[in-house]
Amino acid sequence: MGSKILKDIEEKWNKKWYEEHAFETEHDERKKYFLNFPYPYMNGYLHLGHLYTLMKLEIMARYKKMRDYNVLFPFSFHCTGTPIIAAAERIKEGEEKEWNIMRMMGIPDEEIKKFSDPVYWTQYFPKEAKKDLMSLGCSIDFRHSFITTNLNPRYSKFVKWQFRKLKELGYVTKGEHPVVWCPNCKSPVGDHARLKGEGVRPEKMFLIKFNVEGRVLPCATYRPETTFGVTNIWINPNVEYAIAKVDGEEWIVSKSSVEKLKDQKHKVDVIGRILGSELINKKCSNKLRSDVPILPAEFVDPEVGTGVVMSVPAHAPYDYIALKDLGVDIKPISLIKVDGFGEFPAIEIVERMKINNQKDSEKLEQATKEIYKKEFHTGVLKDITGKYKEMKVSEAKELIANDFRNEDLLVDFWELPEEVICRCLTRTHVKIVDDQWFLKYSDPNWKKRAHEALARMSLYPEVVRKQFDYVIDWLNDWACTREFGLGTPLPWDKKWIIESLSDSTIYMSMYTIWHILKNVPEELIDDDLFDYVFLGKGDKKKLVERGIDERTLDKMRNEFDYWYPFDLRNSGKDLIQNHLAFCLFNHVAIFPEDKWPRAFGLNGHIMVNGEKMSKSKGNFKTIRDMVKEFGVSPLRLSIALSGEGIDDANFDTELTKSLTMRIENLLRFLTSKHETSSEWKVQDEWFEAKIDNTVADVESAMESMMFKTAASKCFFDLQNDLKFYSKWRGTPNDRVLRKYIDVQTKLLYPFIPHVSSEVMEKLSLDGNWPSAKRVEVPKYKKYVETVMNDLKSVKKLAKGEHAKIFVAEDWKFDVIGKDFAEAKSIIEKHVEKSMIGKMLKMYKNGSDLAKSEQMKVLKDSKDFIEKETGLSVEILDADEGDDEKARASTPKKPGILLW
RNA sequence: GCGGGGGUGGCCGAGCCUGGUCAAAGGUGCAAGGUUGAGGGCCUUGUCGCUUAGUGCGUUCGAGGGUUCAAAUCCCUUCCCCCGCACCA
Repeated sequence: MGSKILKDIEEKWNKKWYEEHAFETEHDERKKYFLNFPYPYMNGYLHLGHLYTLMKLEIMARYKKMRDYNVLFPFSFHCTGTPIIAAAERIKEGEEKEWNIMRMMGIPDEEIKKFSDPVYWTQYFPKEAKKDLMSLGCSIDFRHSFITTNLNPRYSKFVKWQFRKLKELGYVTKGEHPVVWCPNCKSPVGDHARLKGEGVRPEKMFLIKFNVEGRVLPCATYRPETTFGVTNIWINPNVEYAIAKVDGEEWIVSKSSVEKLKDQKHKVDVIGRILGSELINKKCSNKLRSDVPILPAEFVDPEVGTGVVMSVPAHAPYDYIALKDLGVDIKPISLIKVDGFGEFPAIEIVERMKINNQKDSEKLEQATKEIYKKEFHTGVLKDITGKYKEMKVSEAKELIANDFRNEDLLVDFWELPEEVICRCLTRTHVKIVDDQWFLKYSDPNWKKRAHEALARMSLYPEVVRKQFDYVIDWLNDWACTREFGLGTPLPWDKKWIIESLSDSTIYMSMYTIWHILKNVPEELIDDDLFDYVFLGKGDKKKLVERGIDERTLDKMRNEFDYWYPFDLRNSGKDLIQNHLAFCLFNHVAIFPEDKWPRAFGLNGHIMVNGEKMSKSKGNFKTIRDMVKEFGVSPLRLSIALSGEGIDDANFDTELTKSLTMRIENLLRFLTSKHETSSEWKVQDEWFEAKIDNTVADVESAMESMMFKTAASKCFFDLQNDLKFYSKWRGTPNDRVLRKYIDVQTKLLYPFIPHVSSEVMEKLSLDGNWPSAKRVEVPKYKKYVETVMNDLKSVKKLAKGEHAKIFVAEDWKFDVIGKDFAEAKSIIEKHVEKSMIGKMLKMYKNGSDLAKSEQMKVLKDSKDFIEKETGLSVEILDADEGDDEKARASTPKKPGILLW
């Protein structure tokens, strides 16, 4: 839909801008402003979420341009990582769900087939995204666009350069890392490749060893400290267990845990099997507990942990209730003191929640969670724990685990808290990948520098700073390589692909030179070139000798030096704890301080009519659909009005629709001829001040990225002011009207540049931001409104066609500003005793306008008042009138007589 | 649990830092009137309650308490909601 008038204008200007290369720029004498967007992932069309974040930058770019900055706004497309490759795979397999996603995007089946090749995604979607961006008239210099992955060797070389640098600095190290692993596919299983268990992560457990007849029973637990309170061991009597040589010892474990142990760096050989029932009633022991009976329990799941569980009835509701069901008389052993509970918290909660038996698993889960939480965070260990007594559970846990590990009592074990099923229908488990590469974000020195960088940055909004500092401290080593996915191979260990957040941390520097680099022969691009261009290091002569044109080299170096660092990077708030934090870390590692980022902008998520946008709700909106539905200008303006700051924004479709007409009307007003007057009245004084203030308000809002405030002030408020002014003034003053048109057009330019450009062209306005002047707005409007309201309410209650308005007597104005006693004595001279109280109130209220101003305002507004109220009006000085209503006048409000 | 952000009139949302000009901007919704062939749009008015030939009163900004001449705004307590807690874009 949208509007034809606006559409024509939008198309006209889009065409003009891109044909004339209006947004292509290189360094010059002006101050520069370089802003960028975290490149969007190219597994679909750009959508409302992108648009919201994007508009922050687009508005800023347009604004800075008006303020005579040299503005660089590049845009690229992200293709590394697993989602594209996984989706391509699913298309290839003909998976219904994936095909439907593509169909919903409006892609015909013939075309969808082509998406079984991941490379096709990297060609198709960037191209389409660019179309969308251009339809919106974004002021992007597309000469700086690239796609990521090794399909783009120049980019890949850059990433390799970056990683070699990081390695030299000692920031890339090798280590272990748990992953969700499919034993059938023999690969890690990301969320996208799961039938069940999306979002489930490996959790660290512990195996506590007990000995039975020369064999080890490893009990899986999250709480090693509870070993002190073990009363028995649970074994499922109906399950066949494996006897296996594990790292030289004979262990009894469930069969499924054999594979887990193998994948978690243990040497495991199965040498026999044993029924659970054969173990029942035997006794086992370890250093801490002896003569511990093995008891049967059907709740023990052989798929979880090792299928061997230790029982701590004092603190584990399951264990207590199982013992109770079994009817065995075993005394629980208490080891944790916790507020609000007595000696045996598990027993208390079971009774309190009225849990009758093991089958009440829902309540048992809940009880277990509550007890665990409470004991972990507020519990204190009792004397029975020996040297750990009086310690908090939360502090002692790791310490105990370490000690137990050293005493050969405990072995680490990773487990999935819920079942995760691979797409191939296989149940997965945790594997320890042991030659994984990490970025050492845990390095204290590195963290310190990241904090320093943050401290000198601007953040929009400022409230995210605390969170950022917290994130920098919280970040741990990041597994930066993958075995699977699109991306750049790790230069020194080619079996690994660099993970897709790790290859995207300093690429904004590439923007500054991409338009040049893309024409440099690929074979000439190497680390030396990047060292020279980005760091000014190395020998330029050698590079030139090798065949790179010297001018090209200088140009790249100059462009980078001019544009970098970036002045603003804006993103959704979800990138704080990963991408943006990484960006900071990597910048401080590689670049000198004067190239560290200047500002981050963060925005919330955007909702549609108060609901989260989602494909399943059917309110998923792509940019192209929205452009079609609402038109470019209403869409742009509505997005700007939808929100600011870190809170979630709301895109209101009703508002957007109503904007179409409002923009059209405004356009018509701005470009039509108006009858004007050269006379200067109070109305003109008021409106001019109002315009000046609006410019000042909007400007300060723009500077701090408060675009909703800015848009609402310059679109709604300023037009409302004009509306009132027109009614009030009748024929507008020539100069003031021209000023309004000029300001209105320009302030709206960042939001609806097509419309503004059209007006500017028609009226030959310059394209500069108006100068802001903060002035005091005279209170004329408020005064007139007061008088009008009074007239109207009086008219409602009394009949009459004529009104006399009495501006208060001189002495009433005299009272204002005097001290209390003096005021009182003046009043006493003029009124009866009974009225003194009332008059003193008037003294307290004061007045915004002097008497002469009031007279002038009323005289200049006479036509307006008569028209609005339908009364014929006389304006009088109360000093010259003798009506009782003249006496009722105050400096705040004149007296009114209707007749 | 830790960290961050919030709770304002039918809804969205400004105000809170720097207390008074706040019954609280603006938008949207709703209602009435005008314009219009109808609808839409646009324009006007109303939209906490009471009262009234006007400038008045009461109750309201999650809840409770406090500071103050004065609190949506400051302090304390409490309840509730949202987001993040990673190896993933």
